[in-house]
Amino acid sequence: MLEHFQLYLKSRLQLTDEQAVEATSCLHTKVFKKGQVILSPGDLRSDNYFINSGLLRSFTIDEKGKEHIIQFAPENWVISDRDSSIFNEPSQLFIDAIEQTEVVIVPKDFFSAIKHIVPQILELNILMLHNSIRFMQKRINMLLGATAEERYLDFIKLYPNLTLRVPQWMIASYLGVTPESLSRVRKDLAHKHFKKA
Amino acid sequence: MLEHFQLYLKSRLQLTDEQAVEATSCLHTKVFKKGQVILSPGDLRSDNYFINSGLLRSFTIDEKGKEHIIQFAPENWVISDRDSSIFNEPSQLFIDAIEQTEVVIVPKDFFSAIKHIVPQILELNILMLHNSIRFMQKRINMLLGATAEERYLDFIKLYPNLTLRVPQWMIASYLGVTPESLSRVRKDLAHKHFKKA
DNA sequence: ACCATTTCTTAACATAAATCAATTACCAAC
DNA sequence: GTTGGTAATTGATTTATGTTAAGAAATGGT
Repeated sequence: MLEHFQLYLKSRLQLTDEQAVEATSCLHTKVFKKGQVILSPGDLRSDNYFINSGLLRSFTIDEKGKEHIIQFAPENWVISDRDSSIFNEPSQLFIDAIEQTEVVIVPKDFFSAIKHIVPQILELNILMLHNSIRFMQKRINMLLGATAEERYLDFIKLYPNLTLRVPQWMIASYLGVTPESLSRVRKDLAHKHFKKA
Repeated sequence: MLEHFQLYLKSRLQLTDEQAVEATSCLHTKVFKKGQVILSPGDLRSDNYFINSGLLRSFTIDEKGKEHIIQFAPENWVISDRDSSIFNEPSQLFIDAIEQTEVVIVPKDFFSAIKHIVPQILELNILMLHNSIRFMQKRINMLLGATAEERYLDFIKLYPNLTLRVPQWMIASYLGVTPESLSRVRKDLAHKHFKKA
């Protein structure tokens, strides 16, 4: 079960098989079944989840009972509530499983702990975090100005395979529009394409 | 000029004065005057800016000519275009100075370079990045569901002193609403408070 | 194969916010 | 002071999106 994560590490670091095995020797995997709630607001847990297979999401529920999807996490992504997993504060998010999902449980201090086995690991971690920030800034930029249609087009371009795996109402929630609006957008787009062809 | 940055480091790490001086010995500061444009889309520069004093912002301009403010960076914050400064790709952002601002120019590989002087520096960097992500997620959550009024109230609570230093139309741009809307929101809020008192 | 549940679509209507346009307030420079 | 330019306010109007509600389509469990 850890082979996937080892492969992931080897794909971005010069790493021998032995190093990869040793570095991950203290890790465990876990399987969540579809629909399972993994974390709820108020929880305190220091785990981050690396996705071997499947699909998780993090989201909030506001006072009106509406869900807002913060992140989708498919294969090779990491998901966590940082309030809880990094800063030891009560979680603000839900995390649940959109599909049956196998994760590697990565404790908060994993990267520090293996830095003597894999010296470049902290730099890799930093690079990955910068990359996350970069993508979140693009998303913020989109949310600041784009119409529902622009948001949707951007989404399917950026995450074509998520578009197929995730129910539409969740995509709507990720984009900050209602499912009804997204449905209309799709209708319009289909119409436009029809007219063009 | 580097004392401010050294103090910043010492405030979050066990660090002797000598270490702080040695670690920052290769750094330089720079002053930007109010209104000066520091980075434009397409630029390639590997600098990150730590703010000693003053206030910078990063923003985009869309096809309609509208500005979208991605980030404000007051004292002790770091600002950069990651596309350019971390990933060597052309910048997507503008960065300019809202006030006269003194920065420490922090090259991309600064933290790695001083890790032998300050061994905990990479962990600190990681913690700071997680913190950024956490705040960006809160902002995304806000943009996904909140009304103009909720966004504004959240902003003044989170950044009371920015509220005073930044022109309203920039706050509007940061919140993803028009200046006109923000003005109306403020009018309503003033009215509500008046009725209460 | 069937039924129950969830998801998606469609339409009529309501509303928050954008747009357009004009006025006022606020400055910095001269 | 007067001027010119930027910023903020206000009002009238439009528009995109939300809301409500209903029915159709798809999905999943037994």
